[in-house]
Amino acid sequence: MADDTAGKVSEARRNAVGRDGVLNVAARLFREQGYGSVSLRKIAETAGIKAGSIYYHFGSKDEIVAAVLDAGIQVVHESMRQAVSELPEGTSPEATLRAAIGAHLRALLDVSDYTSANVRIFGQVPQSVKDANLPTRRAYEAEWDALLSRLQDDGALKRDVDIRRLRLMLIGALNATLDWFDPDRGSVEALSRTYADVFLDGILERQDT
Amino acid sequence: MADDTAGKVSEARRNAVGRDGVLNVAARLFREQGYGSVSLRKIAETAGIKAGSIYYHFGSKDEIVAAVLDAGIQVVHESMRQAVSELPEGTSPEATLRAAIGAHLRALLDVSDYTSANVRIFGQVPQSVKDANLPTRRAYEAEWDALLSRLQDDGALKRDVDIRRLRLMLIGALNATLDWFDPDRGSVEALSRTYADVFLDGILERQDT
DNA sequence: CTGCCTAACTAACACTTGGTAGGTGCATGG
DNA sequence: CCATGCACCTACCAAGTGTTAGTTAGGCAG
Repeated sequence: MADDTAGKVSEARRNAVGRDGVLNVAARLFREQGYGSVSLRKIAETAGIKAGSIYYHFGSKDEIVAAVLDAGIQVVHESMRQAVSELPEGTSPEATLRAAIGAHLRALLDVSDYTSANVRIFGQVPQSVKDANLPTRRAYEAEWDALLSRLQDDGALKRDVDIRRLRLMLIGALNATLDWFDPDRGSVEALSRTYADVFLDGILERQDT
Repeated sequence: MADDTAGKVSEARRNAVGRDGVLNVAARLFREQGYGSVSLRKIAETAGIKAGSIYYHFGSKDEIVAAVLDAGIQVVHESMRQAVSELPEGTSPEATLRAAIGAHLRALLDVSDYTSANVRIFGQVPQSVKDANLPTRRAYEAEWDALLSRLQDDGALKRDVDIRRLRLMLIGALNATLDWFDPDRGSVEALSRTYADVFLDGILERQDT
């Protein structure tokens, strides 16, 4: 954006794998094989680099996995927040929840190796790495809790459901799709609709007058 | 049961760790740390044995993890089948589904390290091991599909829901509890009821006459 | 007592792991 | 044209990996 002497940023620099290149590969491999089964050499080789070179960009394996974990949450969080904030004023509570569910599933299944890697490997990572990821995680959870509370206050959700538990159920159920979702068997949109259908008719207050 | 010369089966034999001892430890460690992060030496040490000794009972690491995986499914399968078959005749479809959900959650969260290990590590294990576990897995899935189909034929479930997808959603949602369920914050029974409540009111045909 | 059994043991193998130290090519700013 | 520094390289280390081979201690049937 700043230097456009000839539109070329130098071939060597362009071919560089770089920090982001390593991170992208790491996220994909972690998602596919789990934390403990992915070595730095595997990451390096896949990225087209030698193992030692990784230490130019990162101080340790833990630093890599921590970066992947954080990015994963940030991507869904941003996706979900944006989807909800983009809705026209006066959107129904039901449609709002549908939008949030759709955004979460899209980030998980369509968009981001980081988000899917996070879901897959969080449970396998050393405690210190988990702790480092917690604040980011809590922020996303808080976003959901705020949304659900708002819907509950509006009278759209049953008053006796516990928000925290509902959020855990909902996000857990959505994340579980990662284990079996196959884009060849149906779109994310359709899946998203099905999930919303099932959850809403169990969550929404019955209007049986 | 057969030899009771003095009620003692010989101290040496009683102190033996044995195949089951190794398997129990392996299941627990796999569940806690994932497949790739658990070495045979870690298993051996935890079991109170030396690494090489494991090869008296198992031919390879893959053989161990395959045994854990199979046992994991067999435990839930048996738990679920029994719970359903024990119901008195004429039990309502709703109560039947509640019983199946309860049995699955109990096996996963209360009873078995094997079942929880299966859920946690299946995605991280080499393809050949996955393949070996598939038949056992499919049998359990078929049990669920049969149950759900029966309920649908009875008119208890909406006719437009796809059984396969419903099963994937349901089991996925239940398995996800493994990541956050804390027995100090609520019983498995209560959790089971909540899940059934949410799912049923979205699944059961509306009786709004 | 003999001979076989089980369930371990020790020691080593070839290889992989995360991590470190120092060197190289090359585009760029001065 | 030269010094700077980025992005990578080679070469190595100690520790840990799955796995194998040979050995041993104790129990049990004949």
